[in-house]
Amino acid sequence: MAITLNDVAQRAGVSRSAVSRTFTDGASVSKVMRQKVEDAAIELGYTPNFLARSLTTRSTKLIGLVSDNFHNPIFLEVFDQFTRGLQDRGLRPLLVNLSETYQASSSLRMLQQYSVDGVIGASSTLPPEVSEAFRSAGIPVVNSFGRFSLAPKVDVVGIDDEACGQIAAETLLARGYKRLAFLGGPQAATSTQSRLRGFLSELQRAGGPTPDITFAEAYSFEAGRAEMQRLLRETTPAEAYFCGDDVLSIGALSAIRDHGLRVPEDIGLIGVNDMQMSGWQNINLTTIAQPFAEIIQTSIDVIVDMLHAPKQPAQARRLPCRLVERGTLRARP
Amino acid sequence: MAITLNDVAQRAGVSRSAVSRTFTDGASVSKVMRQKVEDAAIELGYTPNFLARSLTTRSTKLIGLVSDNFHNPIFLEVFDQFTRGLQDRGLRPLLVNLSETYQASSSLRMLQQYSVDGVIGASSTLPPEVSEAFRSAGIPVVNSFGRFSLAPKVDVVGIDDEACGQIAAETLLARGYKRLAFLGGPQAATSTQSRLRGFLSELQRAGGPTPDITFAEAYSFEAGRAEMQRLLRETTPAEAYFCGDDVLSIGALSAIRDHGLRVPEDIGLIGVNDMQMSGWQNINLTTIAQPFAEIIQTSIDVIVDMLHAPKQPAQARRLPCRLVERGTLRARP
DNA sequence: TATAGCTTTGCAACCGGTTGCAAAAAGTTA
DNA sequence: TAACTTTTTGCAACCGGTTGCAAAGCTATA
Repeated sequence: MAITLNDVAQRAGVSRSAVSRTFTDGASVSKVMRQKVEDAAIELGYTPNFLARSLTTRSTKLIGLVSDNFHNPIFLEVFDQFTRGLQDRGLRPLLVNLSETYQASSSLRMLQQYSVDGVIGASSTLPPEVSEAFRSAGIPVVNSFGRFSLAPKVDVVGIDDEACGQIAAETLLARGYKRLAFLGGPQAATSTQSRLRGFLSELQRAGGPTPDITFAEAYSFEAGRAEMQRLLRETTPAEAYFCGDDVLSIGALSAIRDHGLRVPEDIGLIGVNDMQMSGWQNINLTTIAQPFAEIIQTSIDVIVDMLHAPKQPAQARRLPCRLVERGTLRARP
Repeated sequence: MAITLNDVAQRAGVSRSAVSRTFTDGASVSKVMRQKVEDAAIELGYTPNFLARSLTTRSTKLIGLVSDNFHNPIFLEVFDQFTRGLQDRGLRPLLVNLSETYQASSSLRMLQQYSVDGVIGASSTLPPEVSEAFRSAGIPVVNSFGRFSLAPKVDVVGIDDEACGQIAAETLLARGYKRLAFLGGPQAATSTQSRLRGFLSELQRAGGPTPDITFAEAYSFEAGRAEMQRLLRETTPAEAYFCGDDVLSIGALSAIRDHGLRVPEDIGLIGVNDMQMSGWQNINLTTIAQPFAEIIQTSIDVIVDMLHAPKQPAQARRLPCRLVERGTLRARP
C-alpha cells in the first residue's frame, strides 16, 4: 500500500542504504546519488516511516502531554501554546486525559508502549506520583504548572505561589483596604496553601489586618459563586477578597452583583491567572497574571534539554507573576 | 535499556514467538507456556512495544486529532470528550494544531509518517482540503463539526445549521418579537451562511418580518462586542438578535449592557452552542444547544467503523439541535 | 603512472516485534 | 499400543527502516 524505502531503492536502481542515507541528515551521499534518489522519491510520493526509523534510532519525537485539567478555560490556551511550541521543534504531542477511569499507572504503561521521548505533565493538580513514575521509569519528564519545592523529585516549572499571595497583599494594602479576606480554591490544593501562606506573611510583615479565610470546593465558577453567596448570606463581607483564581473570582463577582452590591465600590476583588476572559469588558478583573507563555516555553526547553542530556538532577523553576490592574479594585487613595 | 521480547524469551527459556503469542490475543498458547512467559514478563517488567508491533500488524491505534480552533472555550470541552472517548476504545490522540505556520500539507505528511490509523478533523472552520487530502491519501478521516452536504467528499458529522436558524426564527416569533436581526459570525463561514438561510426561510414561511443582517469579524467575544457597539451607535437596534454563536452573544450582551440597555427587557438575544459558560448565572444565555457529546461519540464511531471497513462512500450526518431557554429572551406573550 | 588518502557505496546485521509453516507434542480413537 | 487428529511450539522470514564495516571509486600527490 504505502511506498517504502525498498520501492524507492528499486526505482532509483540503488541500494536501500543509499535511500536511507539521503533521508538522514549528516549521512554521506554524493550529489548524483542524492539527485537520483530524490527524483525517485518524489515520483513515487515517498515519505520515510518515522516509527520504523524510531526502532533503530531510539527516538520517536513523540512527547506525552498529560493533563487532568480539561475544565478551566485557561487550559485551552495552554494546550494551544504547548502544541504549537512542540510542533515548532519537530515534536508531536500525544495527548493523555487523566481521569477517574484513566489512571496514572495505565498512562505510564501506555506511554511506555509508544516509546515517547519525554512527558510533560501539564496541570497544577496532577498527583506527584504521576511525574515521579515517569522519572523512575527513566523517561524524561517535566511537571508544568507544578508546585515549587527546594528538593524536587522531578523537574518543575511553575509560578511562585507565595510571591503571588504577597503581591495580592501588597496591592490590597496599597489600595487602602482594611477588612481583607482570602477566598481560596480547594483547601487541599497545594497552590491554595502556598498562596495563602504568602498572603498572610506579607500582611503580617506590613502590619496589615488579619484576613478572614474560606475555601471554595473547586477551582470553578459554580464553586466561587456558591462560596461567595454563602459569605454574603452568613457573614458581613470583607472590603476586598483575594480569590484563588480567575474562574473563582468570576463566580464570586456574579454572586456579589446578584446580591445587589457593586464591584469595586462595595467589594473589591483580585484573582490569579489572567485568563483571556478576565479581560472581557463585562468582567474586567484585576488579577495576578501567570506567565503562561514563559512557563510553557521553559517547560519545552527543559524537556528538549533532557532529551539530549538525560538524568540531570531535578530542578524546580519559579517564574514571576505580575499584577494586571483592571476594574475590580478601587483606585489608590 | 528497555526490556524486550528477547529478554523475556531468554528468561523464560522459550522461543521469541512464544512470548509474542502470549501477548497477542487469539494466538495459540498452552496454559503452562502462558504461565511461564507471564511470570518472566512480570519479573522483568516487560511491556510490548506498540510501534514495533505496528510494523507488521499495520495498526498503530494512533488517531490524528487535528483542529484549528484553540480559542473558543467550547473546544476545551470538545478535546476533553474526544480524548476520553478515544482512550476508552484503546486509541491514542496525536494532537495537531493547524495554524498559519503549520499548514494542511505538512500535517498530512507528518501524520503519514506516524502511520496514524485515522484522522479526526475537529473544527467547523477547517478548510475542506485538509480532510480531503487525508481521504485521497487513503487514510480514514471524519470531519467533526463539519458542514453538511448532500454529496460530501469525506465523512462529516455535524449539526443541521439550517434547522438551527429555523429554530431561532420560530423561537423569536413565538415570543412575539417584531423587529428581528441576524448578527452572524464571519460572512465567509459556511456555518454562518447556513444558519442565516434557515433563519430567513423560516421567517418567510411563517410570514414574519425581514430581519436586518450584519456580520461580526470572527467568532469571538471582541468581534461580537464590537459589532453590537457599532449597531447601537449607528442604527436603531432591533428587538431581538439571533447571534452566530455563544461567544459572539456574550460579546454583544456586554455591549448592550454597557450602553445602558437591559436584556431581555430592551433587547433579546439568542445564541448557538450552549457552552458551559452560557449557563453561568451572570450570562444566562438563551441559546440553541449543539449536541456535542453525540457529535463526538458519532465521530468516533464513524472512524472506528472505517478502521474495520475502509473506503465506504462518504456520508454526512446531521444531528439535531435543541433550544435551551434561559434569560435573554422575554417570556411568551 | 603508481600510490596514498578520502569519499561513496553496498552488504548484512540489527531494532522489537509478528506470523506462515512444518515439526513435535499431546490427545483421541480403535 | 498403533494410527490418526488436533494443539502447541520453534524456525525463519518479514515489517520499514538504520548503521558498522569493508570494498570500490575518486582525487591528489609524488
